[in-house]
Amino acid sequence: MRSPTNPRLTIRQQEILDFIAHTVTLEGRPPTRTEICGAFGFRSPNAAEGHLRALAAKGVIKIDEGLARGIRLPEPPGLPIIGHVAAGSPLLAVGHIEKRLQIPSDLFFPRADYLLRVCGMSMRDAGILDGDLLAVHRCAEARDGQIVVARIENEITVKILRHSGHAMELLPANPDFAPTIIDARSQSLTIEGVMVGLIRRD
Amino acid sequence: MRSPTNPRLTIRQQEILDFIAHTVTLEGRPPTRTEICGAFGFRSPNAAEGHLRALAAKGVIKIDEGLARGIRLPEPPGLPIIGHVAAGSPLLAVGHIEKRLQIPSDLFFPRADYLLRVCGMSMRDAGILDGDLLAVHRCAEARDGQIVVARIENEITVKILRHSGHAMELLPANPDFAPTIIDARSQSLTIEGVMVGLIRRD
DNA sequence: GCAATATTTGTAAATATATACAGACTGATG
DNA sequence: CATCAGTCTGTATATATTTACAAATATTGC
Repeated sequence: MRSPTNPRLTIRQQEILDFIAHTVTLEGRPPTRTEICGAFGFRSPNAAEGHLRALAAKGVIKIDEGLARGIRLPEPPGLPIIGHVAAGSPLLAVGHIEKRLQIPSDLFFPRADYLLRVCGMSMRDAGILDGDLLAVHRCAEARDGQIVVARIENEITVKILRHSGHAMELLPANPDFAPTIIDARSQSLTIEGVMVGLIRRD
Repeated sequence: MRSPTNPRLTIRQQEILDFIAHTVTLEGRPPTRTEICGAFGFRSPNAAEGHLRALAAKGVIKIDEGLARGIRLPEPPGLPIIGHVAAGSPLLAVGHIEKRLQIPSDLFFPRADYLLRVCGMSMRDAGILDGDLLAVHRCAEARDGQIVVARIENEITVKILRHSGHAMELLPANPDFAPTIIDARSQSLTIEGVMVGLIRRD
C-alpha cells in the first residue's frame, strides 16, 4: 500500500496502521479487532490483537484497555509556528518553533510547511500585518510578483519578489519602506519559500 | 453550552450533539450511551438512547445499528464558510454555506462560529482584502473599535463599530469609502458578530 | 543454528455496549 | 382536556468487543 513512514514498522504493521487511520477518517471511529480481521482476511481476532500490541509497543498507537474501539492515533502533528528567527540560524531550527497548530492539510495550496510570525508593517498594503501568521510553502524558486520568504545575508524577510536582469528586487508593500536590490554576484540571496496563505488571530 | 445552531433541535439535544462532536474530536471516537450518561448525570442508558433516536430522526446524526460507538456525524465538524448572503435572509441559512473547513476549535478566541467570505476592499487598511475569510464569533453586543459583522436594513456589511450618543457609526478602513451613520430610532441595525480572526488562501 | 520476533489460527471467557419493555413527569398544542 | 413530544428512571437481555490461553509456521538477527 505505502512504503513504511516509520522505519521501525514492518510492512504488515504499516498496513494495519494505514487501515486504522483510513477507518478513522472515513467512518469517524477506530475499527474493532474483528473489523481488522475482515479487512485483511484473518480468521482469528488475535491476529489483529497481536499487531495492535506491536503497534502500541512501538508507540504509534495507544490502546485504551477495556474499551470498545479503544484505539487512539497520536496527535496529528500540525504546522509549526516559527517565531523570532535569530540571525544566521536555520529557519526551521527547533528553538524557533513556538508551538504547533493543527491545520487540515488541504487548507492551503500548495501545501503549507510552516507558519511564520510576521514582524513589522513592511507588507501592510498586501494585507499582511504585524503579528500575522504567514503560511509558507518551502521552495527555492519563485516567480515574479510572488510574496516570498527570503534570506539575505542571514536575515529573514518577507517581500514581493521581482527579477531584473542579474539583479533581484525585494519590494515591500508599504511606501514607508525602501526596496532591497540584490546583486546575486556579491550578496547571497536564498528563497526559503513562497506565501500560500495567512492566518490572523485577534 | 451554546445556543442551538439548528433551530429544529432542543437545548438538551444540542448539548448532546455538542458532546458527541466534542468526544469525536478529543478522543477520536464517538461516545457510548453510558459515556453520555456519565457526562450528563443520567442514571439510565435509555436517557441517552432516547436523545440519540431524536437526533437521528432529525437527521443530524446517523446510527449504525448493532455497532459499538455506531454514531456518525454527517456534517464533518468544522466551520461553515458563508458566501454571498442574499438580502433579507438569515446569515446562517443552509443555502449560504459554501463548504466547511476543519479548523481546530482553539485556533481563535473567542471561538469562531463561522467564516464569512469578504467582498470588496472597504476594510483594506485593516488588512482585510477581497476574498478573505473572516472568522466571526456570533454575538449581539460589541465594543467601540471592534470589527463587526452588521446587518443594516437587510444588508450584511463588515465595518469598525463606533458608538456616538444614540447614533452608531460603521467606519470603513479605507479612505475611498464613506462611513455609515445609523440612527437607531429610524433604521434597524443588528450586530451579527465580531471578528476574531482571518484566513487568507492564495 | 538458535533465539527472538513476526504472523497467524483456534477456543473461550469476561465485559462493554446497544437496545427492548415498562413507566413517570413536564410542558406545549390543538 | 386530551394528546403528543421531550425528558428521565429502572430492569433486563442479546450481542459486540476485548482479551486471555495455547500453539504452529515463518522470517530475521547474531
